[in-house]
Amino acid sequence: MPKPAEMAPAEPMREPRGARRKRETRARLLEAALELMAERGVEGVAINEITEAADVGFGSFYNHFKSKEAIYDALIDTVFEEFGDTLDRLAEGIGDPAEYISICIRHAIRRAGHEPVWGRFLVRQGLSGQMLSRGLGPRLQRDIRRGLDAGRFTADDPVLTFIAVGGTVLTAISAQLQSDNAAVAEQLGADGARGSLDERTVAVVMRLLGLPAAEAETVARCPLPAA
Amino acid sequence: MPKPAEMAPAEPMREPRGARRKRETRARLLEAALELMAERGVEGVAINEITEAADVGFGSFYNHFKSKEAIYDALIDTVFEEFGDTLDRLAEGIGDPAEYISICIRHAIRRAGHEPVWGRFLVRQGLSGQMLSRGLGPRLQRDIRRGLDAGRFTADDPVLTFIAVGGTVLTAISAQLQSDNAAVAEQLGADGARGSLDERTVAVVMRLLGLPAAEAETVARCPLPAA
DNA sequence: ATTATCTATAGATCTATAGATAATGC
DNA sequence: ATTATCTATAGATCTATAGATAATGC
Repeated sequence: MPKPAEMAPAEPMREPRGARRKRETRARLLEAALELMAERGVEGVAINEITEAADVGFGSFYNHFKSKEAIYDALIDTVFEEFGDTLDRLAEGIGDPAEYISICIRHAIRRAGHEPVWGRFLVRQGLSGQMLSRGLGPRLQRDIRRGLDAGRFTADDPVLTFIAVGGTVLTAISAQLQSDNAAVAEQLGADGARGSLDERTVAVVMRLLGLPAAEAETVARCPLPAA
Repeated sequence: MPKPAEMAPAEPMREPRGARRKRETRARLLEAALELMAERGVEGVAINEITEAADVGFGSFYNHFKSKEAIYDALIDTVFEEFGDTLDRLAEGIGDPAEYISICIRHAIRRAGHEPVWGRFLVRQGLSGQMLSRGLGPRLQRDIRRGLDAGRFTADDPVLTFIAVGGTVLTAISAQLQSDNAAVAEQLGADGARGSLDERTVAVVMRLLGLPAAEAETVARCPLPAA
């Protein structure tokens, strides 16, 4: 028989079983919705498809979300909050604003490569026209302003520069997601394969931010902290 | 009584009345679909909404298009073909590749400002991930390569440069379309209103293409042929 | 007893087609 | 007679809810 201390590690039964069950059902619904909505958009997905993919009774959906739009909103919040936290952890100690942005952008592009569902959702949201105000846009804008204030970047039109950087990154991810199309893959691989897509994207971005070509290349290849 | 010559100008009854009637119904369906799909996407629009907006009997839809996707495809073809022709007419005689691209991009941004429905459709299509292969993407890519070949642009990664230019233009249009949002309008207008959005966008694009800052500004403000 | 799930279903919406009506063109 | 339109509708699909079932926690 184990000692009481072993049976109750810290706060043994903090979360009642019912609550955990509910949380897990909710998580399954969110994950299924993420996959379906990333692929087909909010309008193209039916609620019963979500519940079936999540292996959850149809009516249970309404225990957790009021409507299809409600689960989409919840998705936006959780997906971007989680990624923002990841970036904070990865790039916390980086002093150079250019390296900081390089790490954030490259991490996003790589993750989109490994997790196409995530990438598709990011692109769909970012390009839906809310980029300036919601999601990762404000974060990117903040990082660009930091570099401008520090004199590391030069740009006489910060807002347009932000739009250009954001549009470049999202379009690069969008192209990467289409690599299963042979013609797209060939285009991306052409021109002498001058590095991975994330590095090539950051090199162009750094040019936008006013860095000299040689320095842009260096920053695009700075060490990438592991996740 | 008019002379026979006046009654029959060139080829008087070339198109039978029935054919014209059919063509007009088809045009009304296309226009209604453009408006609705630009706003809500293909998935978000029902066929009966299209026929009602076009003031056409529901069943008539199937005289012209097999399905919702079929009318969307027809829309893509007509919309981009028409705009491509417009650009050909406008910029035909321009020798400088930089001026040529400046005119094309500025015209697209201005048109999106005047005709938000058109702009929304352009953005939706361009960002759907087909930009590289369909629509106006190949055209833009051709124009960038021309400038590189002529030595007018410098870029050591033509494909990524194309992605960056395309993404920048589409994102700028997307932002412009959101100007009814006060926060967005304020952001776009901030930083001392250094020109119209189309000029500011081209200035950033020219920087991407490797032009020195002063020359980028000049090209961004080159005379714009009237439509 | 409470809570979360499930099944079943009413009502709304949407698609695609069939058959009737009106206009054209011989 | 032909052609394009319209109206009407069957069948499929989807949403939201109501009531039953199963599991938890006192």
